[in-house]
Amino acid sequence: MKKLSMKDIAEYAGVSVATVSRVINGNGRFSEETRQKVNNIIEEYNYTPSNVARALRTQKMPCIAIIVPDITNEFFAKLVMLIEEKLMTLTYTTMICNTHESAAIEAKFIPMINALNISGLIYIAEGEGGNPVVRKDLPVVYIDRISNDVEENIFIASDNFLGGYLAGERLIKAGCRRSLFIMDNRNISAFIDRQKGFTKAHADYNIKFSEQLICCANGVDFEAGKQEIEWLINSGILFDGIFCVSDMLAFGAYGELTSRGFSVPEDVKIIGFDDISISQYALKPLTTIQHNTELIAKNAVSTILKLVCGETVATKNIIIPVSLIERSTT
Amino acid sequence: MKKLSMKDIAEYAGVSVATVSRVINGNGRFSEETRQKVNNIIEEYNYTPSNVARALRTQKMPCIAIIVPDITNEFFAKLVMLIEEKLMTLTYTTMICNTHESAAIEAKFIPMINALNISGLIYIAEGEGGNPVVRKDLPVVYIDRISNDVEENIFIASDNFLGGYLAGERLIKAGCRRSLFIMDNRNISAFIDRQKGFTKAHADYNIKFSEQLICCANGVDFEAGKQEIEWLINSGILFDGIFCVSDMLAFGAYGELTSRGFSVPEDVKIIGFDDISISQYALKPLTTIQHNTELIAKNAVSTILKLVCGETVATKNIIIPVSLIERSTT
DNA sequence: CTGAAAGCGCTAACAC
DNA sequence: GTGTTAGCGCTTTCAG
Repeated sequence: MKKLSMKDIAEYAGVSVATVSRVINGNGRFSEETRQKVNNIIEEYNYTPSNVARALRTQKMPCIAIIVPDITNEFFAKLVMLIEEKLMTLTYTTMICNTHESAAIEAKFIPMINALNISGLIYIAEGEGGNPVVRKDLPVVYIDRISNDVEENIFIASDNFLGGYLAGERLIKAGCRRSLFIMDNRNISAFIDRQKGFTKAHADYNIKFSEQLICCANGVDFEAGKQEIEWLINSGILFDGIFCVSDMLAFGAYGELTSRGFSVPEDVKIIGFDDISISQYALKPLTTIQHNTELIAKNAVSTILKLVCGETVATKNIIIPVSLIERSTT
Repeated sequence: MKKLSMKDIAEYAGVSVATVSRVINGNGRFSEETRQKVNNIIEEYNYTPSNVARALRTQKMPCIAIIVPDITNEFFAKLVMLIEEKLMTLTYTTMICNTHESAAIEAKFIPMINALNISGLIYIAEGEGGNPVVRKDLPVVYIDRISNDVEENIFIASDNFLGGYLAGERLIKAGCRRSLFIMDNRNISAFIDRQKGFTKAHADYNIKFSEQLICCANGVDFEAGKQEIEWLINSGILFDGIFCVSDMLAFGAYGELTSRGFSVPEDVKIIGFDDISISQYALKPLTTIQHNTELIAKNAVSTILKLVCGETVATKNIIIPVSLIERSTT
């Protein structure tokens, strides 16, 4: 059963390929009668026009690539899923490029994206060292993170400053006077904004928040959180609150703390970031900052599509509100 | 900066497009001198041949689609990531199709796969109601789950029977005499095999394992585990061991159990399945069955590639061993 | 060993 | 309102 081409459809319908093309794409003129006839044949033979041929002709593949550092991270997984869903309803396919947080792998995707004539790129970048060069004419929307050397780019992200502020405020209101801010040693824009918000909250409430309360863990996963707390306690630092840039980091901190006999939230209060599903389900449900993933995805899709169609977008920066989810660790 | 075509390269190198094509694909004959000349130009201009044009000509896109029920599930995410990685080193792109566990969405992907002239499909199917019809000539490899109505298909999965057996054996040796098997109400082949293994272990050790110990929760997530245990306890069933078909299910069961005053593993022992990362990191690390995800991915990729190249594969069924990871819940 | 040329399936002028 | 036709960038006979 060979796949039919437009030529076959044209023949069966007794019209020319051009007419079939017009009917399918709904441009040009044709009579209602022709439309019916062609559509019937298309339906009868279950014909799908070849996107490959179409892409060759128009120099545009109906496909958006999305570069993501780690699909295993639930926040990214959800984001990607939502984006893909939306694109699908618009008959775009999505090519998910998982960089494994490696710039080398990231670089490998670029020629692939070029070779495929992909229409657009949604980019969740690493903070480090700028992003690889892509074709100048390829529409790109940055999500969640951006490298600081680019000002001209389109960027959509959660309101990380607000997230930091909310966390700081909550901790302060709960009585914390010496709260740690734990991130990692990458220069990720999102983390820096959270820190600024956190600091601002302390300033607004007249609570001292010194440099030494800002900690760089060796990553943002469970292990990193554990180790960091171990190190901090050993080095004798005192604290009664912790704000982590990821939920897993917070869980690691919590684990180490409890195993050393501290109670949460009595002795120290903890707030995470992302609101991944275990945060809700853990034995000790975690207070955290929740992204509006749906809104981020929605904006990412509508923006990239505008760019693909050659429209200009008015606002280069879209900031999506976040919310504090209060649970048992504060 | 327009993208160059092979014609441009040919012109710069002072040869014909045919020759450039031959050099790039390494077939046909050409002199060493020509090869050098062409390759130099290609390098100089950083040229990448268009996969779209190539696909149109050869009727084969260097792209494998992978249908997955839920990318948010860590086990699937890892599997997909590994598969994508491997395919990339072989210059295949991967199109990830997330069905959201919905047959309707699954069906939508098929025309897309057709329209794109995708070379092959890796399929993590839903158990229910068979799988949608794809082009008869499209190579397909089923992973992890398969619908029971198909015997002829290529199938790669963990040794679920063994997993069930190991779990049963461990529980029995730990002293459990009335262990629950908790799955959900879908007819997923993987779950059924686990049940068979679990049953066999009981038979081998002469422990009675009756039908009523087989429970169908309302899903395989945390919430489902919680509810199921609630329901079971309310209905007065006695048990001292639990084997769940997913780790999240096990965590749900554990949560409900402890909140009702039971101790784990003293009063009841629990084993999960999948070994997702929180199983290791939870306050109460979970005993579970670990897939060899790497091996599954490796086999999936090598098999689909063989099929794509028109080779026949000898063994239609590849079963990958699993192992019991003993932690704190047994 | 290399070039000329046909054509993959489609779109978009351009004719009528 | 519809048909004819020229490519999009590549692979692959077929000549030479």
